[in-house]
Amino acid sequence: MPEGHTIHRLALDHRSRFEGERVRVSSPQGKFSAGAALVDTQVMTTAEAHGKHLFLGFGPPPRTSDPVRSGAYPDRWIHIHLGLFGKLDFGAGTAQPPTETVRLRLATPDDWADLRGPTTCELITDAEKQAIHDRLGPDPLRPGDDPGRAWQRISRSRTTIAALLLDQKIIAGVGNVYRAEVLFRHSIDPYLPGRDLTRAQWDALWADLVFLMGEGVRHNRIDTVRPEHLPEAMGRPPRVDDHGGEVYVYRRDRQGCHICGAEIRTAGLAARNLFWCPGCQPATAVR
DNA sequence: GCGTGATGTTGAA
DNA sequence: TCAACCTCACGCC
Repeated sequence: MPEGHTIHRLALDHRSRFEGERVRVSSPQGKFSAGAALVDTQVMTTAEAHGKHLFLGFGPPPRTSDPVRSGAYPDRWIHIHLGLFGKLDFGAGTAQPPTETVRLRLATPDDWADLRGPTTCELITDAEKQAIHDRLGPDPLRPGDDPGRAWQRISRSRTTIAALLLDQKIIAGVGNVYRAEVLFRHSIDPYLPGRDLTRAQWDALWADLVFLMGEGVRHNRIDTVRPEHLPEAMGRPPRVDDHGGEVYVYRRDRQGCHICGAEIRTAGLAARNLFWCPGCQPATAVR
């Protein structure tokens, strides 16, 4: 599930359910009991995402009598990273009975959220949170983040653009689906070294990621196919599988390209499966 | 019931 | 480059 769009959506969902609310925090599974106890019954003041990292801010309830505190500054954060198979489930009303895999449960009288299978669920300070921001690259979903920072590193790198797009120090939030799809949409050979990409290509990739990932947050799903290539527009059968949206190349190896008909290819790259169309993304780099 | 793989990251070799 | 970690859904007995 989780690329950056999922995490930003989760931040929104946490804010709409818990922001400003006094929250019961527990760890039915037990692995986060100590941390949960330290923020239990405090107010969740905000929730924020950077790349694939989710931060839930807790602090004392806002006191209008105190102008500094009235903004309800969080002083403790729950830092969550879903990894490959972490999941968050929300519900209204009384929470389901705890299951032994629920690492973290947030609950108010009206709402609950259950976290399972994260690689990270820890209590951190403001300074520790800042250190995480500092080691992440710009995020297409954080307004104001500067694509030029990523370009600085990409334009000097011999590493392939496909590998660079997954490097969270360079750009935060892109995962295996978006990297394959955005390279396809711009007809870029995934094996092209970063330093052979043009600035215009990078600016176009970034702008497209801002758009695609924004749509991802809105629909809570990855859709990357342009309107003219949708199943209805082309009279082809819709995609049927577990991860939902319409895509051009991701996990479509050995099937025909929607645009040129060539067989989609796959290969391992940096321990992940890469997908591309040899027709639309002809090799410009030496393999 | 068992084996597999998945939209991720880290740290050791 | 590889193993380890976290969980669940699916295909195939």
